Amino acid sequence: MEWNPLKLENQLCFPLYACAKELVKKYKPFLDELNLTYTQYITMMVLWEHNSLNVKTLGKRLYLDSGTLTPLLKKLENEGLVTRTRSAGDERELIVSLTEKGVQLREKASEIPGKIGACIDLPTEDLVKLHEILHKLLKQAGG
Amino acid sequence: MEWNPLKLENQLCFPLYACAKELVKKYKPFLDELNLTYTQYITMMVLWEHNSLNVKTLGKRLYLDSGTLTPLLKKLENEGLVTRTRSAGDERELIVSLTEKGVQLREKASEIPGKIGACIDLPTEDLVKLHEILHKLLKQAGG
DNA sequence: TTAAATTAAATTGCGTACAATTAAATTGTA
DNA sequence: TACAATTTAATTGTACGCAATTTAATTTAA
Repeated sequence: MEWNPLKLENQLCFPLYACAKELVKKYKPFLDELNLTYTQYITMMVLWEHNSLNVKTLGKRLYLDSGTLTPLLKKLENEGLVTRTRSAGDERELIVSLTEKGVQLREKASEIPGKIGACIDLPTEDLVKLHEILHKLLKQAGG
Repeated sequence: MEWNPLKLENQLCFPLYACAKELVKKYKPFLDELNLTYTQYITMMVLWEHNSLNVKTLGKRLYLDSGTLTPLLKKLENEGLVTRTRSAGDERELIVSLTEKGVQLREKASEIPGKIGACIDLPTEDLVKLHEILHKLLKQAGG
């Protein structure tokens, strides 16, 4: 039995890439109810934790750059979920903050992780291990 | 210590999504040499295994639909790496086949998995476990 | 202290991704 | 046989995702 390193099945990246996409798809019906895309959802998640951050910090947390975030944040601003204001201390920085409406959306969103969890049928042991390895990988590969 | 289910760090999907993106980025310098994007690369990988398939089968393997594949395959056709012809038996099917140039590209590509592997510093045990769990997850979540 | 270097966001351009729809070919069935 | 249902790609429209460049503000250093 020969190991073919160019076989899709033998890659590390491909199952990661495919799993991520399939899992993101599972969020869609739930996120549709909040009128959010997945990327908007994780952005809101960071804001629900921190209330107010600049684009750079937000981007570091999300592994996204301003090319992705700028239009996305303008969208969220149009929806009335966040405000975008320049920092008083440093005009280069754009501060993104939750509005009252943005804060309130958190309650509806809080049901989502449980609903997603119910879709995934893996032993807890695997879930914990997966978490652990992914964070290890992200620490060295990311950034 | 309270478990916050809306914390980014506590999600399963987010590290998967972020890891996949970061890992795909690592391919870029190597793929640039072949003038391929990551999606084009995995498409070629399936073709190097099977030589000739229709779009539906290709899409099933790659977890991609015709909306993504149609323009991508036209690009590969323009580059002279594949041909696109309707099936004689069933005109609905489009058969994608490697050209000689497409076949030859495999040799250059064969160095990539090793180069990527060298970038990832995880114990073999973790790599094997990650593989195993991801395939398990893909089997139930994918499709 | 001002000119060069750096930093932060925005912009541009290209390539995915995918839902929804359309168009054409084939299959199933009355 | 004919017509409805199904199947396969292509198309359309929206939203990322990122490299590369640009613009404006700030910091560094000569």
